[in-house]
Amino acid sequence: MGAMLQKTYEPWEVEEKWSKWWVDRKIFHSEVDYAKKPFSVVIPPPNVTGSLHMGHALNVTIQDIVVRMKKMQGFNVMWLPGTDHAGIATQNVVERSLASQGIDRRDIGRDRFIEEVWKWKEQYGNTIINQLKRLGVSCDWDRLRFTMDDGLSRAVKEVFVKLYKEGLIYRDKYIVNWCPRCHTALSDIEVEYEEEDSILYYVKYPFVDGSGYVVVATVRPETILGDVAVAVHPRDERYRDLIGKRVKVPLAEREVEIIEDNYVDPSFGTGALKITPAHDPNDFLIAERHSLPKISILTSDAKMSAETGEYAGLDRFEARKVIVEDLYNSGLMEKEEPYKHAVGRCYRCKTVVEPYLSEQWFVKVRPLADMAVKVVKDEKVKFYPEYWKKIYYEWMNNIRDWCISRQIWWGHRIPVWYCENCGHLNVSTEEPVVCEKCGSKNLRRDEDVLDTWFSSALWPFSTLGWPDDTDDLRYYYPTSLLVTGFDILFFWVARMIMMGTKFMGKEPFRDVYIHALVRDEKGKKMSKSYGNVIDPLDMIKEVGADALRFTLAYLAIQGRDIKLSKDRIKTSRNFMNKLWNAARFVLSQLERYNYDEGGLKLDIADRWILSRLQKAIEKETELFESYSLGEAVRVVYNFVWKEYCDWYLEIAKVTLYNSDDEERVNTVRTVLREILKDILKMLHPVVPFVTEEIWHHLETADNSIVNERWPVSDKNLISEEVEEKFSAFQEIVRMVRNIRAEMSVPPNKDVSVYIRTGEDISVYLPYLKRLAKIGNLYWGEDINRPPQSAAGVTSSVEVFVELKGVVDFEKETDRLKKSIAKIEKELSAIQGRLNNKGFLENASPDVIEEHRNRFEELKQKLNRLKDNLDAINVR
RNA sequence: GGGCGGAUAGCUCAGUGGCAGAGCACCUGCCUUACAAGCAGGGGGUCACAGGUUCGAGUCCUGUUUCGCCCA
Repeated sequence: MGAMLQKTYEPWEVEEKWSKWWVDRKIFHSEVDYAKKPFSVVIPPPNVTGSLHMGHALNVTIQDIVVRMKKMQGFNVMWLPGTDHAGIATQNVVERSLASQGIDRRDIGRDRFIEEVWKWKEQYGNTIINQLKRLGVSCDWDRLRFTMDDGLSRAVKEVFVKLYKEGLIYRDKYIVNWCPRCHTALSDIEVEYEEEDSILYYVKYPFVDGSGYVVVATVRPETILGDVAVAVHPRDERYRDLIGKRVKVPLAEREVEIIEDNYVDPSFGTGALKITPAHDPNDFLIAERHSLPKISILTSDAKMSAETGEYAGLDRFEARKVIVEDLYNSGLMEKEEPYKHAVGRCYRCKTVVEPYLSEQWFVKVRPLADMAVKVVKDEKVKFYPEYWKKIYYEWMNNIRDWCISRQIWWGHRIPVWYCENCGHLNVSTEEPVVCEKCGSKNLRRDEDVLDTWFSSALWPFSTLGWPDDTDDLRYYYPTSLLVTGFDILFFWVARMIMMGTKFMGKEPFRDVYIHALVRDEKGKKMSKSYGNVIDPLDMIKEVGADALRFTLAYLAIQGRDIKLSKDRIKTSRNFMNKLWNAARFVLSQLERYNYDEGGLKLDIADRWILSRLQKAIEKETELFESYSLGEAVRVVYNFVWKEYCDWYLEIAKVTLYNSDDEERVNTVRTVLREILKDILKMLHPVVPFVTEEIWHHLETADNSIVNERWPVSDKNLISEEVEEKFSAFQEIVRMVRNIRAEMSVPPNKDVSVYIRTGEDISVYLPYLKRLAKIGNLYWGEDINRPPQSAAGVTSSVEVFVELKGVVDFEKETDRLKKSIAKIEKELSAIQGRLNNKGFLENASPDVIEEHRNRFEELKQKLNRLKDNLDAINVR
């Protein structure tokens, strides 16, 4: 039995202890065991540069709840942790750290730089892992993986080579999203668009023949220098005659043609569109259709290129100003007007992204996407909530080829060697000695690395040993569940489904639980660069990891947004304290505990709480299994606080403090203890620390609650009859309390109460006395109403509270009238339904029966109240 | 422009056709030996609006308003 517990629960004293205890004992380690059913989960690997934010906290809390419950249910649970090498982000971090020492990565060269990154990873890469441990997550830490591990790198090469050999990877000069700061291509989904205030410039393009001009609207006048045509819609009446005419590109020594193309939106601007193929993806496609040249006017730094003559070297935004001025000066600017448009920014550094023409590697996604759609259509993969399926299809059906090359150093280098002699591409998992085509030794490896998501797409099987055929793969794959935020549904989930289906022949996971994003009060995603982050570690310091986890679980019901409020977290902390104190009470009672196996003598209250417990267990399990975590948590919260604490504990005191019946006393102690144990188990997946702590006070053996069995609802202990009787009792208690409060009876004063009832209520008389603070209690069928009293009716009894000398008849009249009005309102609604022929014909018999019962009940209540009101008025 | 989601108590939100809920906040009274991070009692609602389906709609359908998200 544990030592004395403190009055207030102090999480910091126990959380670190258990966190370390679990890890040291390898309590979450899993080994292949074909005799047991596996339940496997891979963690969405956080960036190795990262530190824990609310999004992670929510994500891993959800996983941990499910994983811990499954473990208690007897599954062989394996939760694989790890981190992601996060190419661009990590390179940025290390570059900055080198810069602070005055070192530029180009000075030290690629190999030295990579060494520096590894050094950095060794030093700081475990930050987030340690933070996860602090949160209490039950990962199998022996299986920690990193996307740049040797094994995972081998998987990446294998996949690249296979896809290339199948023609699903190709190299092409194409317009891509270019981040001029990170100096690399980005895939479409790595660009974040936001509406920004801008200016729409109306620029005159003079006809070469001097017969006037055509006006073109643009938000990017600096790209005029790269114009190769002006396009209009073929059915646009205003311009039909101009098609084929030649115009002079403003500020450039170039003449271009006016062409027609269906893409042009006649309602935008003037309906005439400048075509700049090297700097706009749509213009690029138009140029392809019309065989137009593509002129790059920007360098990779987003400075004006040599093509731009006098503007060369200017930054793109600087150039815009100068060019606008020059257009005014040369009379070619007609007007400007304010305009809102979507500006794309790099998701890593928020720099404005530039559509940029360059040589890149692509995955031909269509065939993979078709497979990935099929496994979802066939319900091999299920989304929770289900509506994400629609959004998934929508995206998969409009998917474009995936640009996988990145012009950075940190990452999986593309396994392609160019033969400098014959130009052949040697694509191989091992470095070739000679060109496989011409035998030359003059080989040059591709400089680019792969998109980080390329390696994380393989995560569910590369971490289990693929491409080798391992026991782990056979046993744990497909994994059981993936939990992730919807923001990376496309970055990651869709690509894992593609790659898993392609290379394993099976979907990578069965269930996908997609949770909300934790946002700030303005609905913005929490992110460091916005500075709107609420640090979960601060929260843990303030209220403990359990309270934070409880809050997140409680909120996990919501759709897409979670707005985190301090109030909610406080509520959770209070609940932890409530649980702690309930346990404190129970433990204090167990000190004199003399438990005799056979001698249980259950009374109505014991039977009631046992019945309620079974229902709570059943409900919670059901809700957890359908991933309705928030609702599940609410069920337990209400059971613990509103039923176990508010009612059962108070009732238990009557026996524990006053009874001489040793059998009864021991029965109550047993019930208190057994229910507390089940409560701890039911709460353990959500709040592992406090439950583990209390568990060790309850149990003498040094067993972790982690390894306990999940409670199973015992139908034999459920009794509707007991519950009904008990709720009648509760109603009487509430009635008396209500009268006491409204008639201003001092709380410490015993009152005399008369109960008129035909039923035998002796079983709970002692409880009634204590809970309603009753001195003398008289009951029976022929009880007379004492002259100086307040009356109340429940569905089964009439209650009179004697108020000698203090009864305020005016107050009492008001009170009764209020009750009468309330009941009359409800009664008329029910009567209306019962008088309705349609209702009687169509409603289910159960519902009609219910209404009839309710009607009778209310009618009786009403009559009694009216009688009591009359009794007052007569005097 | 297309798609999706939300609108319920002062606030944050639950509620899949049958008696409108929780937490916080508010009002009243209590330091009653598990817990003032608590206990007891109470007030507070045209479930955004308009139609429709139904015996019956917060819940299903249509439209409107409005907020948010995703995609172009």
